[in-house]
Amino acid sequence: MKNKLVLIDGNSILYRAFFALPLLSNSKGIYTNAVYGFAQMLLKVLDEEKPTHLLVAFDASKKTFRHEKYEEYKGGRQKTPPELSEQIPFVHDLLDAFRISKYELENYEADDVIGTLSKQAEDENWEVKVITGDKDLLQLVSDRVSVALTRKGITDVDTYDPVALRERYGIDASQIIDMKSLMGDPSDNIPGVPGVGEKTALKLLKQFGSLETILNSIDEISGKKIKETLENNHDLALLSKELVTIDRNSPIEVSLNDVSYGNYDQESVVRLFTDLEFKSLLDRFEHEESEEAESDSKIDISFETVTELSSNMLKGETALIVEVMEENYHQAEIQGIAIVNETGKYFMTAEDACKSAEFKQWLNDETKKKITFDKKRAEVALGWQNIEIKGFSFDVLIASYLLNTTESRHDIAEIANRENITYVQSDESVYGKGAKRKMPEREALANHLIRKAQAVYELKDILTDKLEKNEQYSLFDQLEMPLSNVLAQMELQGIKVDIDRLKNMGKELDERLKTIEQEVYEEAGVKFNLNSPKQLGEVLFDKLNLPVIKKTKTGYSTSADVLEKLQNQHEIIPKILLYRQLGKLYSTYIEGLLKVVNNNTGKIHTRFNQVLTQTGRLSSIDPNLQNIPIRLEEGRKIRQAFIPSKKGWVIFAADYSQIELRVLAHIAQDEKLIQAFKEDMDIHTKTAMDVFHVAKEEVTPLMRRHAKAVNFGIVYGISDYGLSQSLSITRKEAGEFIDRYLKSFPGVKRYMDEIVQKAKSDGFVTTLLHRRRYLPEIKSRNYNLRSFAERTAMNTPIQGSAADIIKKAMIEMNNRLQSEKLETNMLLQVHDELIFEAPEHEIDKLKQIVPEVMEQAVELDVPLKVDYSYGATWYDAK
DNA sequence: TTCGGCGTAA
DNA sequence: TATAATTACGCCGAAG
Repeated sequence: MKNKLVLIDGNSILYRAFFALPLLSNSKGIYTNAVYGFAQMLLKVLDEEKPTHLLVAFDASKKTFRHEKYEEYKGGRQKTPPELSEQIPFVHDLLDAFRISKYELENYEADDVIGTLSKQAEDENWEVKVITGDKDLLQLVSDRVSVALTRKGITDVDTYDPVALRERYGIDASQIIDMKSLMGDPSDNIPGVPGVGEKTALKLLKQFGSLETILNSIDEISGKKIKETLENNHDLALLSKELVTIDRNSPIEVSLNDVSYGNYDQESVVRLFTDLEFKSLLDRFEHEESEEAESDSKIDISFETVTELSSNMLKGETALIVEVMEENYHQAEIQGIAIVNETGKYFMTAEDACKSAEFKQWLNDETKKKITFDKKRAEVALGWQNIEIKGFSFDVLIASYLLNTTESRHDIAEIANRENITYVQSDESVYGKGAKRKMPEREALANHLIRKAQAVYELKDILTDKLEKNEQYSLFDQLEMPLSNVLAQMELQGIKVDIDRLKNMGKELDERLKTIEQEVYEEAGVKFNLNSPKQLGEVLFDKLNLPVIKKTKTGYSTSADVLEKLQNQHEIIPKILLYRQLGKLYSTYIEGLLKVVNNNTGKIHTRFNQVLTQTGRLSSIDPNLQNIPIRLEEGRKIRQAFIPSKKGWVIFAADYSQIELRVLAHIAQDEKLIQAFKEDMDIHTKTAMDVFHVAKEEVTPLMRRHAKAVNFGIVYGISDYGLSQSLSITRKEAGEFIDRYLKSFPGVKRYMDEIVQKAKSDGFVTTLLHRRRYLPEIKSRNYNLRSFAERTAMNTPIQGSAADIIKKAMIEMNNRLQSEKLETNMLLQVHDELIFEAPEHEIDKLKQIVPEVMEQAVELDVPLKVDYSYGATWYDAK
C-alpha cells in the first residue's frame, strides 16, 4: 500500500480553533475551546485521510532565521492570549495520547519543517496532505502534495491540488511565493510592494510568470503608478520573497520513518477527554472498548444451574454474587445468585437460594470465606429478608477503591479489564441504563453473574498483592472490611421519623412561601418563576436595574452572597433571601425526606457510600443525612423530626472537637499547636493570640472570628484569595494573616512545604492509616490544576486521617456495644460525629464509653476530645 | 436525560 | 504566568 503522510501546522490550527470557537471551559475552569477544536480536526483527519504517517509541526522559539534577514519579521504581532497559552500543554497531551509525532525546530518555523518533510515524502513518491490555516503553504502544492486550508470554523476546509490552485488563482504553486512577495502579509509583517494586492499581483504574474521577470521587465508594465512603486520597492519585493519562501531543506532531525502513525492509546485518550469533559468525543472511544469486551464475552464459560446447593459445592473460599439490580438496595429484589469456587461454577435463582437451608447456613457460617463485590449491598439486601451473611474475606469493590480513590468507575468489568480480565461485561451493557434498564432473560443473567463471580474470584489474589505492596492491606482488612458490616447494620436499622411533625412544618412553610412569593411579585411588578435564577436575574438586573455584582457563565449570578450585598438596595432582596431559605427547607428537607421514609418501618434508611470520596470520608444518599440543617434555627428544627424508634429512648450524639486541627498538630508535629491542645485551649482564641500578638484577655470577638477563618483555610490548603473572600477583607490583609499564622506555627509551615514536595516525588499523599490519594496533576504545567493538587496535597492527609479515626472508632464502638450487651443502636455518622438511639437507662453508660472509645480510637501526640449530648429528638441532642 | 446554579452539611 | 478554599448530595429550571 502506498504511504500517506499528513502534516499538520500545529500553531496555525490551534489559533484557528481558538478563535473559531467560543471560549469554552470545563468544570474546573480550564479553557478548552482550542484543544476541543484541535481534537475535532484531528479526529476528522484520522478518519478521512487514514494516514500511515503523521506529524504535527510547531513553531519553535520566537526568533528564526528570517529575523536575521528582516528584524521586523512578524513584528506587531499580538501576544498569545493567556486563555490560549494555558491550553497548549493539553494539545501536547492530546498528541501523546494519540501517539502522534510532534516536532519543532530551533530557528525555524513549522512551515519549514512541513516543507522539508513533504519534499522528502514526495521524493519517495508518497502522497502528502498538509493541514493549515496559512496560505503560504500553498507553495508546496504539487502532484503529490495537496494542501487543506481551513475556511471557516475548524473542520471546514478547501483542499488545493495543482488543478484547484489554478482554478482559484490562475497560477502555479511556485508562483504563490511571488504573489505573496508582491502582496505582502500583514500578519507576518511582510512588507511586499505597497499598493499591490491580490488582484494586481495575480495580473502581473499571469503576464510575466515570476517576480524576477516582473522586476526585469518594468518597462513593459502598463500603468504608471504601479511601474513607479515597483521600481521604488525593488529590494523590498526581493526581500519579501526570501521571507516568504519556505526552506525545504531545513536541518530537521526527524525522518519519515519516525513519524509513522499506528494507533492511539485508548486509555490515555479516554482519560484526557474525561478530564477535559469532551463528552461528545468521548462516546466513540468508549464504544470501541465495549465492542472489544463483547467479542471476549463470547468466550465460553460453562456453569451449572442448580436449585439446591449441597455441601460438596461449597468448599473452600468462594466468590459470591448476590445480584441486586436496583440501585437502591433497600427492600430490593434479589435477581440471582452466582457462586464460583474450586468445585465449580453454580447459578441459582433468588427464589431457590432463599429457600435453601443449606445455602443459608453456609451464608451464616463465619468460617466459610466469601469473596464479594460490594458486600454491603448483599448484606443489606439479604438483611431485609432476615438472612444473615458472615465470613466476608475479600471485597473487590473496597479493594479497588482503596487502590485508587481517584478512579470513579468501580464496575466489576472495569476493574477486571484493568487487570486484563476481559470476559466480563459491564452491568450497563447487560441491563441497559435509564428508562431502558431491564432484567435480561434468565440464561443471559446467569451467564453474566457467573462471569462476574469468576472475575471476582480471580481478582482477589491480584488485588491482595497490590494492597500489600502499598502497605494498605491492614487498612483494607482491619478497617474498611469490618466497617462495611457496621454500616450495613446502621442502614438496616434506619432512623425513625416523626412524619406528622414534618408534615406540619411543611404546611406552615408552604403558607409562608406563598405569602412571600406574592410580596415579591408585587415588589417586582411582574409574575415570574422565583425558583429560576435566570428569570430572577432578569427581574433584578434588567427590570429593577440593580447593580450587577457577579456574573456566571450563563448570565447574572443571584447567589446568596450577591443578594446580601444588595440587601439595602431594594426591599425585594430580603424577601427573596427568605424565600430561598424557606424554599430550600420545603423542597429538600420536608418533601425530600417525606419521599424517602420507608412505609413499612416508618424510618429513613440512607445508604452510606464507602467507596466514593477522594479523602476517605463517607457520603450519604437517598437521602443525604449528612447535610441536615443546623446553622439557622429555622432549618435546625428539621432535626425535631428525627426521633428514637422506641418509646422512652433518646437520641445521643457525640462529636469530635476540632479533630482536623488536632490531626494537623499531630502530623505537622507543630510544638505550639500540640501544646495548645494538650492544655485544652480554645484553639481559635489561641490562634488569635499568636497571630495578633495579644494576651488572651485582649482577643476580641472579631479577632477570634478571623483566627477561626484562618484555621479553616489552613485545613483546606490556604490561599490569600480564599481567605479574603470568607472574611471580606483585602487579599493583602488576608496574605498578612496567613504569613503571621505560618510564622507563629512554623511546624505547620514546614508540613505544608514538605507534603507538597512529597506529593511531587511520590505522586501521592497518605493518611494516618495509609489511605492514598494520587495527585498526578501536581506536576502539571497548568497553574490551575497544579494549585488545586497542591491544596489537596495539604488537605487530604488531614481530612483523610480524621476520616480514618472516626471509622476506627465506629468499628470499636460497634464491638463495645455488643460486648457490653447494650441495646443502643448506632444510626448515623456525620464526618466527625456519631448519632445513636438509646434507652434511657443506658445513657449513663454511654456517657462513659462513647467518649472513651472515640478518644482512644488512635493515639496521637495530642489528645482527642469528644463532646456529647442527648435528648428526645436529634434537635434536642445539642 | 443532562447540565448549571444554588444551597445544605462537616 | 492568572487564579483562587476541602469534601460531599439534592433540588430546580432550562436546555437537550
